[in-house]
Amino acid sequence: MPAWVLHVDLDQFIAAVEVLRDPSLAGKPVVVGGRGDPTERAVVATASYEAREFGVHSGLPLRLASRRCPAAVFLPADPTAYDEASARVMAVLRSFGVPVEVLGWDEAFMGVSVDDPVGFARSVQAAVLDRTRLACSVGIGDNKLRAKLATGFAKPAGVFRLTRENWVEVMADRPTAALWGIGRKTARKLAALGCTTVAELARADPDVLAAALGPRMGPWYRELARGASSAEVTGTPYVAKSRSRETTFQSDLDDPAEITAEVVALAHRVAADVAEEGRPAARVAVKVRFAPFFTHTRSMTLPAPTADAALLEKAALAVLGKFSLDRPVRLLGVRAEFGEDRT
DNA sequence: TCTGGGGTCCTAGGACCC
DNA sequence: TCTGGGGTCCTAGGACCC
Repeated sequence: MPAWVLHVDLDQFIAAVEVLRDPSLAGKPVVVGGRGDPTERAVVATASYEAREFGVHSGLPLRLASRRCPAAVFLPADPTAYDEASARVMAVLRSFGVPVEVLGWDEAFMGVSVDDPVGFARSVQAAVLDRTRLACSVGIGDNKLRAKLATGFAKPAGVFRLTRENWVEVMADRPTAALWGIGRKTARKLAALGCTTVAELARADPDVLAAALGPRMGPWYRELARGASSAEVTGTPYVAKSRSRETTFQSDLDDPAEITAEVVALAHRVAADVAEEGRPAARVAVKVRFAPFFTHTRSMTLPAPTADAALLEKAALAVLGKFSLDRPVRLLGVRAEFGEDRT
């Protein structure tokens, strides 16, 4: 039986979870993000399809969202609720007895060997809808990249198959940024090299790409344009490589004492996350975003890996000391990185 | 931009060592 | 000093993704 990669993606996941909790929201423009206050510094986490009609999308500042869609219902993000809903969905996927690789709250790959992948996809959709009341779309591919991109054509609540056979027909004339792994910046650099479409990138000289975009990334982009990627879906549990906490302040901080206090608080939240992981941190990094929007990071390798909150706090403050805090601070962050796992 | 929060991977330069 | 060639680690930044 042929091997397939399925990419399962919940439709407007966060908004859908909110509608489940409050059915009166159904059919309305719903915007979830920040603390639900559109006058605050925050961005949209998810907009319902009704809100998207007004040009509201993920990443848009809430202020702009409320200007584009004043009638929208603004809700605070509730990560605990989304964690729980996500866990229920992933449990349904795992109940099919195939490898499930989770990509985030609302996405997962499934590795299946079946003769009828569309039929399998429909049964996954039916099971998810039946047991969670959430709708999903399913992309079917002969590798992860094609499965992932197929989902975009399957939405909402549909199934789409993208394989070696129809890759050129479906993708050739699309912009390079349609590929998973090419964003705005890279698309601009590629355009400067004469590659605007997927087909043009597929034909590009790998040495030219390597020189302009890096020895690994350059040739890899060309492979993406050809639809190449891994087909291996791993069911092994996710192991975090780092844990971080960051805060954007509603008004910028000037007072060094206040900045220090915030870093201490962040370090303790990170220390709690590290303790939960049950592995010591090997590095500590501090992120400072100065007004209006300059971001800098400083870091240090710890003398010895540790999960001790007092030592992580001390390290975070030492790293903070590497900055010259001569401008207002918009954001502070603390990150702990785990070392190589030798277990 | 009025631009969140939590992650991953790659790149490049310098330090350091043999 | 007219300053090799490599491997590896550390650090900072960039880009991307959800």
